[in-house]
Amino acid sequence: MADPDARFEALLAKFRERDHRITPQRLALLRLLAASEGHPSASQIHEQLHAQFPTMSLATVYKTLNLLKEMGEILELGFGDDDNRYDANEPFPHPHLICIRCHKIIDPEVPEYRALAHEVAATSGFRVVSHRLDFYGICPDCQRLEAG
Amino acid sequence: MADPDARFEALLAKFRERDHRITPQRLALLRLLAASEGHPSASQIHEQLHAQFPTMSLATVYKTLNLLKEMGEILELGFGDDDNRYDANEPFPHPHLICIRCHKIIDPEVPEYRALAHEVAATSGFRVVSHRLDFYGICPDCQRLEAG
DNA sequence: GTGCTTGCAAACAGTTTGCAGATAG
DNA sequence: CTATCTGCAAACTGTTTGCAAGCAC
Repeated sequence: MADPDARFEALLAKFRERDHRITPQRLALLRLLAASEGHPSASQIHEQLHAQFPTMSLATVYKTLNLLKEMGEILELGFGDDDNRYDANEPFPHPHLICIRCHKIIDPEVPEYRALAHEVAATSGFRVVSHRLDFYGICPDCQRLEAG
Repeated sequence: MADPDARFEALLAKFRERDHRITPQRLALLRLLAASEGHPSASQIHEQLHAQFPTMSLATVYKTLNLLKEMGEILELGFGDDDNRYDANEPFPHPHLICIRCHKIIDPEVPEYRALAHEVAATSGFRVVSHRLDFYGICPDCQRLEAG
């Protein structure tokens, strides 16, 4: 995706814009999110930040993530069983491909998926405002391990 | 969907087949699931059964639902925030249309959705085994209430 | 200085589990 | 009779909240 530094600056600008205070904890969290390629969970984020800030609490991670969610700057992926995952690089609904073995999440290219939402709206009378398109399977790496 | 009685008999047959005991509580639960048009939650199921069985506990509802899930006879829809919903009529992944106002869930006709899974599998190298296609919006009834 | 933010601990909600007594087969 | 099932209550997990102390501005 785009330049991590640019994304970090954009997130920071949004914080200032809305008069949210810039604390060292928040700076570190924004930097981490902007740089992350994957879809980290709250506790994974907490774990990493705890290395830099030994007093960093999970509650602060959640509070900041919720702030970002309200601001529309991150996408929260909730799962029934597993913990939530966060995507700060594409904070709008898009398809996901989830490995049921290693829990890796990737963003596949599915150009036609937008057409589906339109069709569903047209035939059902719903005003569709969001969606969730998740495909579950076994990623190439885990297939290799199984075969080996 | 199909005949509720037929579905009830089919579920019952599966129970016998696997040597699971047929208790009055389970009978009532199977009957309710087979007859339900919607996507009830565990506590909605419990509420209804409690009328017939004043001692019926939520734990028993969950235990029986989990049994059915293992047997592949119901589809469990987990949501991060709201409670799980269960569908015993189409126990395989299929698209859902969820009203964010009244929490109604319906099964839209989306004939092309299967093609998506194939394409995702082909371009990503994943072996896709399941999926979750949910569209969130406002149902015609709730749109009418808003407009009124 | 003001009041937002932090971090701890307790609360929360839905689901699961342990166990003693009840019951289907 | 015996193993499974029930129902209560307690445990569990991820997330949220209340509050006193700390810090950004």
